[in-house]
Amino acid sequence: MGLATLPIHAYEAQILETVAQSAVSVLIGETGSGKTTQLSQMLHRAGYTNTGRIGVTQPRRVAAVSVARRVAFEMGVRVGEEVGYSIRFEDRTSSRTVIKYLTDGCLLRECLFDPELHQYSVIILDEAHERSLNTDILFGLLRRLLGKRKPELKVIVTSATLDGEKMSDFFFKCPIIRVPGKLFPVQIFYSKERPVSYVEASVQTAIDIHVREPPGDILLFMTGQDEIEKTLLKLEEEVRNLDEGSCMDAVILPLYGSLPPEMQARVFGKPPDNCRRIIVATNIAETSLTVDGVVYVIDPGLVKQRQYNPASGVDSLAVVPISRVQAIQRAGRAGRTRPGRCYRLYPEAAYEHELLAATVPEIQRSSLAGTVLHLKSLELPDINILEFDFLDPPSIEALEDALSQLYIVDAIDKTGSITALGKKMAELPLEPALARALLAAEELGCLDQALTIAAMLSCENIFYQAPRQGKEKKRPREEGKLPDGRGLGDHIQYLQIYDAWERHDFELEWCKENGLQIRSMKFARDVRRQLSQIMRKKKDGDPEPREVSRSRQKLGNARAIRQALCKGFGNRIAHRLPRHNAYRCIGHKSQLVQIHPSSCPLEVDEEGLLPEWVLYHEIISTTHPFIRHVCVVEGSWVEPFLTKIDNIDIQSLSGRKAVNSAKQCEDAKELPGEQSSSQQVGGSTSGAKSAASLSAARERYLARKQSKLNK
DNA sequence: GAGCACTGC
Repeated sequence: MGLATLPIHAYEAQILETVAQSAVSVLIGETGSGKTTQLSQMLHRAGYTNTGRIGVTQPRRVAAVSVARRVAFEMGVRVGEEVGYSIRFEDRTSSRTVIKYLTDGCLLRECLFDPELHQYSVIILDEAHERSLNTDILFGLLRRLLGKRKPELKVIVTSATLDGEKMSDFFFKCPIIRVPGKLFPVQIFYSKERPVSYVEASVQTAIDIHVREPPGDILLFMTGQDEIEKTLLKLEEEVRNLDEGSCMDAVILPLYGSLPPEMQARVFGKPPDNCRRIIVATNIAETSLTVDGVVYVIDPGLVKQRQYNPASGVDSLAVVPISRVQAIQRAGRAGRTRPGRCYRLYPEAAYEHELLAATVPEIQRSSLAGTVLHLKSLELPDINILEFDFLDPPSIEALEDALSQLYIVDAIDKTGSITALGKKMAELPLEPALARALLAAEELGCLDQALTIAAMLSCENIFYQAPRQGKEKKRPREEGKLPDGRGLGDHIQYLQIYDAWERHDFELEWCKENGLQIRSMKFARDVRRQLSQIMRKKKDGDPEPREVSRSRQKLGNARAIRQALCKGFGNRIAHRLPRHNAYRCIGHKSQLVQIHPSSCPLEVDEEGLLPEWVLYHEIISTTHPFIRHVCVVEGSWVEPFLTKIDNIDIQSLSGRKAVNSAKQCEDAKELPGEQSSSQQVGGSTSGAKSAASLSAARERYLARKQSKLNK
């Protein structure tokens, strides 16, 4: 294990000198430079751990764990002693720990309880070029900390790409250190034009390589599970049609996030001799997972990407062109072990002129309700959320949308200040709507059930999506075995499923038999345990890691829990069209939607019509706009929100009416029906005045709906 | 007869 062979060692003196002289430094180190494992050790040797810890953030849990293990090994210590890591559900650090690897989300959470990050003398934001939402927030927080409060703190930002200028400019034009990487050259080939079908073109390219080129595995990027399965079938057919003995054997392997771990593992095992592997993967192979042995990369230049539209509240999941940074990253996957080749299925001109230089950072593609609540809960003086220092600022619309969301769930008051409820919500590792529902459930006496639902909604893909068989359109599905949600929707079904699993002693085999993703169910259990502990600690300050007891009450029509959910999702309500099984959303710009096909069956009346009112977890636009994860609610529960939504004053929420805000506060106190942090959960709004305004709001809503229907 | 990239607290 030649440590001396890492490129970064030649730069040790330069790095230490720069760090000594500047509070912030940007280190650009391409793949294989050794920055992730060596930088922390260099600073430790130079004495930076005498005054505090060195914290190194990673965007992914596995990276934090594996890098900590590696560094502990190199330093000859055990993990959890001088070198440790901290990720959600697992803190492997001790009082002796001086080098701590942690996920960026974990550091952000530490900020909640210690905004000045007292334990650290150095913070290294690693892989900052990935621009994860959490890293971007940390950028802004650390910039404040350095500028105003903690000049002795050293911050180092590392990036694998050459956009270091931008980061340096952001951090007061700090010095940039460049360290070369250790990748082998990758020859790039472009197509003359974009193919009509990139699946077809990819298959042809893979077969060409397989027949003509020397040994080496092929990595092919596709956009999703369906597409991967289609590609696998075509590749298998083409390989079968090759003349026997004309070339070596081929094994074709899929790789995507929801693939069960034992299937993913096939990609990391040793391939049979004299056999070429063709790996068809999503973006997961771009950064998260590294496949050894890849020499050829086929890049159709596309990715499936989520984007949130703050004007409509709709998330879209669309296939879009990758950025040049992504194209370079994908090509680099061919040069890890020896010189490689990358086949881009688009023209060079498209690469130069059509692709964005860098991927739109996550912070500009996400709902910011959780982020804004987090920042508000830090209660930094002189902070105005609309003027927070972002490396790439989100749009005003996105920030205003976040403020509106927070106001509707009572996390901030009408002047934009965080409420007592909002502070409690910020401490829960949940999106604000779910945090609000959990707190409402506590008041309504159904916390136990809400914990389960929140935990189940925290993981994607509860159900295992088996690959389609042959040309079958429909996926094989376990029918009739699982509870059905009693016609009340997905939330209730999740609750029933989790309870059933618990009754089967959390057996993993039971999950398998019922077509549930073991990974997701385990995750839900961990989340539930964590949420339960936080709620208990809040209630009686009991830090013991005990779970809230599981009461065995009858579920019935689950009225209380559905009401509690409604408290968090009051602006994610859909109303059924008259005599049609389609819905119109209220809250955001009203929008026609259908219930997502993955939803469990809802109760229908004698005419086959679905329930009039449902709440939904999200609107996701794929082929159509769908509402996903729905729960039957009652019109009377929804009414208070209609008023509140109607009365939103965004100028006031965003603090732009600061001059008048004192007067408005007084007004607010006089209105009995006005929602504020002091309003009781589950309590009814009282007073003739508010009742009148409620029905007025409902009329306005109905009128609006009518006028839209008439168009 | 539909449909869901990848992370993280």
